Amino acid sequence: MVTSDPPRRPTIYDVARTAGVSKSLVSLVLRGSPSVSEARRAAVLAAVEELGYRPSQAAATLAGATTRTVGVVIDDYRNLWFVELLRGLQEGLAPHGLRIAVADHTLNAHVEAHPLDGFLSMRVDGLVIATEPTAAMRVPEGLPVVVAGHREGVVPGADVVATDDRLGARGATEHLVGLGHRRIGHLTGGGGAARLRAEGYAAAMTAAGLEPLVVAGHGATTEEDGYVAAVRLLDTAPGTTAVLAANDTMAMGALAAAGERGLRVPQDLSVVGYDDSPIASTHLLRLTTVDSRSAQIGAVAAERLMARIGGSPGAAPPLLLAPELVVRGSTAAPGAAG
Amino acid sequence: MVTSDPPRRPTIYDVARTAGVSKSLVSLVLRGSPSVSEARRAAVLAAVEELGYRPSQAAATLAGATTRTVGVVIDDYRNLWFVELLRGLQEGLAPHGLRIAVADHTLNAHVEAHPLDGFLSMRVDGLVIATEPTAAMRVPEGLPVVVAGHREGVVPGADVVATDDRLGARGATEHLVGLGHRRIGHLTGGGGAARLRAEGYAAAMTAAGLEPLVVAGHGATTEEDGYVAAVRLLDTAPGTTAVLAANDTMAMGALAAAGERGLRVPQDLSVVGYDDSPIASTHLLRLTTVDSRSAQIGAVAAERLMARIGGSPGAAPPLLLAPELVVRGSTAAPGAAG
DNA sequence: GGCGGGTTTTGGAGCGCTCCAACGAGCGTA
DNA sequence: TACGCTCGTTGGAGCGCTCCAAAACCCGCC
Repeated sequence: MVTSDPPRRPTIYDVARTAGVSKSLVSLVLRGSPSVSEARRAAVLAAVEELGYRPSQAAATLAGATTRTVGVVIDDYRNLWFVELLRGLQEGLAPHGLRIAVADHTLNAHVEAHPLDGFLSMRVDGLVIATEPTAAMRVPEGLPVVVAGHREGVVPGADVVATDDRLGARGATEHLVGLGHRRIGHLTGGGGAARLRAEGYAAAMTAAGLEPLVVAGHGATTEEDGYVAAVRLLDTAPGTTAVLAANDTMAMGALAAAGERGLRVPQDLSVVGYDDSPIASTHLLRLTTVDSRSAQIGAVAAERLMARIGGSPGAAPPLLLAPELVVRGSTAAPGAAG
Repeated sequence: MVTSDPPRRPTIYDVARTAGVSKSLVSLVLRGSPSVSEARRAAVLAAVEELGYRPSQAAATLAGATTRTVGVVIDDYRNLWFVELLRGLQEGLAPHGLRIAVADHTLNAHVEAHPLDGFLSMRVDGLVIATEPTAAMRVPEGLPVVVAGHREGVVPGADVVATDDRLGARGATEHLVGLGHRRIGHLTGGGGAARLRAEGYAAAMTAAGLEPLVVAGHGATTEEDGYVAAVRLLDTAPGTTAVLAANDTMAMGALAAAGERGLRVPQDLSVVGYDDSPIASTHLLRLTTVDSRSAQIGAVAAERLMARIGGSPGAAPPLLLAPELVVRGSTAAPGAAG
């Protein structure tokens, strides 16, 4: 006689019983072992279906050597550059059966000391740090780690895959110089990437015999910072005909500042962003920008991760991809006809 | 004699040994039990620090009844409305010691059948579905589930927390009518939310004795769709003085289309978005929009989740929050002086 | 019909933790 | 001095799985 049964979740034993096989065989089927007869496999799958069985990730992790998961630490969900990174990563990792877990730095800050802690507790097989690494990031040796998109702030033993920000900013600046601009300002923000971009800008300016002019907003790299920095630049250096922003979001702010002052883009003011984030290609911005090749960084990061997980002992030398200028509608020769 | 030791991760036993206590006591300390003497607590914490011990989430999950984690399923990382939702959720959940795991629908689609599967395998304590629910979403009964931001597509037994899209669109339309606009177009897209917004728009138009005019882009709700729809609208109905878009992203496209046609916003064309996403408040857009109160949806979702986790048997009735119009710079009376 | 070799299937031993019942120590009270 | 309580602490059992060595099975061939 069956009384009200407690709604316990089915385990691998339940599946084994209803399929008439051993729990080990069920495990084999679930993990796609080739050495299982077709008949048994079908029986197990049917039992799984019938019971609505879901394997317990926790038990699998505890018993097995690996979690088949890599953790990705990002800065802030609003910084869209990570989306392409994730895509590249995902495409490189999925064929190997690895999944991705994403943790946001700012959001999780309240719960745990660091999203890293969460991932380490989770026993991820690898880690991608898509944040500016800080000194506090001590990870156990032997854990494959790739720092993606940032060159600065060393995580010991980690691979580094990034684009050459200095080169990218230099190229963008040269693009403006090539168009005939002489008074080119740069809107900078906080962080190592912004600093490298500022250096690239300064180098290109100096090489062209021009005077660099770097302005910051409130110290970050938001749209507001871009706006404030652009306002300062346009007010203090009215002859400016072109602006290079530290990223696309700041460029958006610069566009707003230009619009307010009645400056048409690109006729009166050329604006260049950085990152080629999704907003850059909108009809509204048509932003000339620098493709930081996030998807490819993700792909290479995936490769590095796989190599390390596969047993490769140490980190490969840092890889700096060459960024690529994407010319859209926000740049033109100075004084170009409307 | 110690030979090269295998770099095994320290376990709770290692901590217990170096602290000179039992593993149970270590567990107690780790979980913040009040009934532990200060001396032992300090000793354990010191041992944890010394060994660099990280508790195994897997073991804790397997042994304990709960994971202290709720899963959030989102659509696409590019849809920024979820950021505020996450924040509200996080603030409501963190005090209870619950953490959040986020999975993206489109990204994970390659690895597993559905991010839900991942969460179910993970044995989350609750689930927030911030996606349009589909019929395929069958979750085990007893698992607290909240559908956030969408009213349509039922998940059996789930709580529903959303804003009233119909009401919001209606209010936005009335705002435009109140400003004196008569020819107001609506840019719609795919999905239930868009349909409800279109209904609200149509209702307001009809109530005001005006003729609704609904245009779609390519069927989705991207910037491109907004652009295409706006182009169609402006070309087929040249007298249009105001546009309500199904969301902020589409509004961005509309802004671009207006700009291309030499229409100034808001003097020649008023544009209203929907969602009050981060882009709406930028200097560049200054978009009048409808605050869909994502953070509060998150907060309420957190409450519902806590109630269900706390043992409340069934779902509460669906809650429809009243959205709020956020008036910024993209709307004005028709023909207003520049 | 029995044997060797390969393939398929199985039970047992843990993984690292939480939960629980029980234990010891200290202390107030009879 | 003995007793009962409480507080702090402990060992054992078990969560659901994977891994491993060994058992069972199958086949062809002598």
